[in-house]
Amino acid sequence: MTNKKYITSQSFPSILRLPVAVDLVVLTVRDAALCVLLIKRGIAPFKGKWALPGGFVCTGESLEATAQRELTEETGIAAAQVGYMEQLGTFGAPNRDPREHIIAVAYLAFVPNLPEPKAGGDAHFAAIVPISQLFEGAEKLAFDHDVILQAGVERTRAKLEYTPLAAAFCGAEFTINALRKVYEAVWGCTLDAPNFHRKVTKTAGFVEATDAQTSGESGRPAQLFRQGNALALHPPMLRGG
Amino acid sequence: MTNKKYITSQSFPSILRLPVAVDLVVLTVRDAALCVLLIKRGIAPFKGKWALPGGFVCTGESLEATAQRELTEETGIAAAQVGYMEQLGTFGAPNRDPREHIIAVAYLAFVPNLPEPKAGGDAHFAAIVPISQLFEGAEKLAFDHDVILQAGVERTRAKLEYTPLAAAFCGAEFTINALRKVYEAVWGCTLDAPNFHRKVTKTAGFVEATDAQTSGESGRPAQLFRQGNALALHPPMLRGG
DNA sequence: TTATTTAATGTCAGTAAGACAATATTACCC
DNA sequence: GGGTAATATTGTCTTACTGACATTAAATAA
Repeated sequence: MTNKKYITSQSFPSILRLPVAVDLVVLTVRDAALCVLLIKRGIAPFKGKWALPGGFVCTGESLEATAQRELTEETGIAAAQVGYMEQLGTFGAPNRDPREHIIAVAYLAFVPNLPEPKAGGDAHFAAIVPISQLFEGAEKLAFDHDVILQAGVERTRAKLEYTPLAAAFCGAEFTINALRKVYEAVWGCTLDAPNFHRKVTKTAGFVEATDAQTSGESGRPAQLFRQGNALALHPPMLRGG
Repeated sequence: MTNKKYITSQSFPSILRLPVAVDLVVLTVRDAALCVLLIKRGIAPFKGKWALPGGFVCTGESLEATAQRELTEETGIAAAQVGYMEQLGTFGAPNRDPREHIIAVAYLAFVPNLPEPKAGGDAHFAAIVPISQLFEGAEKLAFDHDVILQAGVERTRAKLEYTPLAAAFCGAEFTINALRKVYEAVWGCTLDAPNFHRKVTKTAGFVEATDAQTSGESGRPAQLFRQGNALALHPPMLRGG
């Protein structure tokens, strides 16, 4: 730690310095609907409004570390429960926060269906809300979080086209039908089950079969799969249009 | 400007504040090679090393405004000359700058073939360097700019698959062959000219024909096209594999 | 045993891509 | 002017993949 400095040790005295926040778009699929994890704000500004979980970068902390720390602190989700996380984008309009100019680095996370979230450290509530309910309702999220959420949803829709990441919404092992329901929830359409099965099982690296099956449910047992090792799908999954 | 504040007016006295820089990955195609615009640093740290152009966010300035300002200031490229620009990602490792923790928001720009850049305001030099030369050579760029550049190149390769943005490397009007040479330079492969022609002209919104042709060059004159209005290609352009 | 439910495989036509042949239209050279 | 070279564009054929939909398989429930 030879480079460790106090906050007051600044190499460019004249340069503008800004608070840097990390905000999280945590998505999951519940009851065949794409949902986002939101926090009800306990303090001004936007007190009582729904917002994305997030917090400020601390001294010596990387952006990924901040994202992981805030996820755990604010929503109780451990790192091991996260199916996938990537940086979504950075939002820096000078007036996006009424208090002062704050830079927000947004991260996008996919998690399997979660138990009801518990309230975080502050006295605020967490909830898992269907995306459709937010876009049709007139209620806006705090700050520019509507815009960030919209970007996260669009990124997610695109990611499912050319990566095998839909599996990140399922557990470690899943059926082809569970995977199809993820696609249907995220894309908001229905897909032909036989064609989907053929596509998924014949595309190299999309999924790999385990030697286990489902049991106890009605109907024929289904083969269980886990995510394959491909980074991209060749050819991609198509959603028409 | 009711919210205008002095730099010293801070709503969260205890929150860490960091300098926020915007760095630019400016790509162009020259002599059938994908190239990047670099600046030779005139000051420490990394004095004399090649680096991406960039600079710090100023008071009241959005990230896009910073990107555009730095592009003009450091490389002399006007906004009208830029074919396309988007945010690439944000890099925030605490030790990425030896002086102190600085957040870098990277932007990716595509520009048509440029005249030799002139030196910017500071006494530093700008140059347009083939990507291949950077990746095979042992010389590293300043800071984490190798990583940022790599991310920009990979984003660009992916963008050409599912958007019509290759045209942003050409001028307003271009031939199908000029467009194909962009793909070949970015992807580092050769593409079959007749098949490429069919694909580009039959995919809705990829290009639209003008009523002009080339003339004066050897061989049959080529039809001139401009970029179509599609945001995404359906189906996408494939690069095998 | 039979019906019901869900999973998985098979069929067939239409579409798009890769390989490559053939034709079109210009400039260049004698 | 006629032939040659260069580049652009269109056409052909095979193969791979998708979408629509029929069929079979394997479990539970009545």
